[in-house]
Amino acid sequence: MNQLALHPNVYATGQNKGLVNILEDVWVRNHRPGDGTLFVVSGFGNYNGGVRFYETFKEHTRRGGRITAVFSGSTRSRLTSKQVVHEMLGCGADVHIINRKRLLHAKCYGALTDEGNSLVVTSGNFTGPGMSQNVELSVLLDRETTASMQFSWDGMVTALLRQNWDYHRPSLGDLAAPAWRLLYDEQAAELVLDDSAEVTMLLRLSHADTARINAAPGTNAGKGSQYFWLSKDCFDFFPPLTIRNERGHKATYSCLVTMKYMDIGVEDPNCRVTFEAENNLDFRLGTGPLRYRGIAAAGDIAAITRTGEATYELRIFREGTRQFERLREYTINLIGHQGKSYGFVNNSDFEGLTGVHLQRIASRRGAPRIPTV
DNA sequence: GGCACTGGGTCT
DNA sequence: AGACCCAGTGCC
Repeated sequence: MNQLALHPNVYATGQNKGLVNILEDVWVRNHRPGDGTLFVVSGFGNYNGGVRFYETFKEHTRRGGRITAVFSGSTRSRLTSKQVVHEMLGCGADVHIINRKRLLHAKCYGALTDEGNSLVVTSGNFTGPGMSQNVELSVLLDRETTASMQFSWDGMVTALLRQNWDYHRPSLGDLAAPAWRLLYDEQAAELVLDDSAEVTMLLRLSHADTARINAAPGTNAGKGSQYFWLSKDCFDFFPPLTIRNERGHKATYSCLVTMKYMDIGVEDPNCRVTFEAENNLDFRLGTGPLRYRGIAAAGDIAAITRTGEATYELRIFREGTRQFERLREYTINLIGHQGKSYGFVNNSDFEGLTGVHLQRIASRRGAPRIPTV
């Protein structure tokens, strides 16, 4: 069925409230791994844009399916990252990079199987922001519709690649090839956070988030990892989740950040953010230093402030305090089934609402910014 | 000891 | 089946 969504969570004609959900329709729910070809066309691309689907893609090509991806590249602008292209190639995709003074700015995704062409036309890039917190509009056209309008993926991609443009085909076999110079390193040390990404996540905690925080040492309630469970709509709040698990058989994608626990004066340079790609799709923030501290209970707000590309400050605001009441109205996204909610506020507003003083990272004038498209 | 893993649960 | 919720085990 055709459907349209203005996301995240603004308006939708169908069940799917976001672009990732719509793509799950096309690539997971209504697709058998190995069937036909999956398509990704996007002007911009970064690692977290695809992290939900890398396992899906691998299974698809392992069973004989194909994947065609087309991204924009440039030596001057940060359009598509080396990390996402590397991962897509590892998934078995054919990746085409278009280097053009006026960039390919189209975004569409879909699948071609014996049953027809599914097409998602969207403003959302294949990036964390495009898939998460940017306001984007997406339309899914089903196989009947694409047939009636005589759309075919083969026709469009053939026409796209037939243009007299500067095309490159990066490969894992030659990482020094010119194609890779059209891609940027999203983990480069000199990249600094864009102003618009200097935001604070406000998360109302639930029982599972705080059980270990309130456990008595030595009891069963304190066993296991201390996490905050996050919404998957928050991929763009964290650095690229490029670290793969080493033991275990279920794929996870994680990254390490520096977390400053302002309430207890602890700084953890190895705070792990994990996407459990093959275990319930959990998205978890490891907060081990809070164990046994008793400083947060269900209902309280955890404020997680991004002060740099991989540096955060965490503060707990207890329910009932004046600061809590001011912050609560920002936790507008209702998730889960235990009353959890979350939201974002920009860092200056957060300082005004709470009176806290953030330890800002001095951002160098003219330093290259992390794209937020 | 702590946390990467595991594998369920529950509601929608 | 998705998306948070939950309670550990056992490896490092």
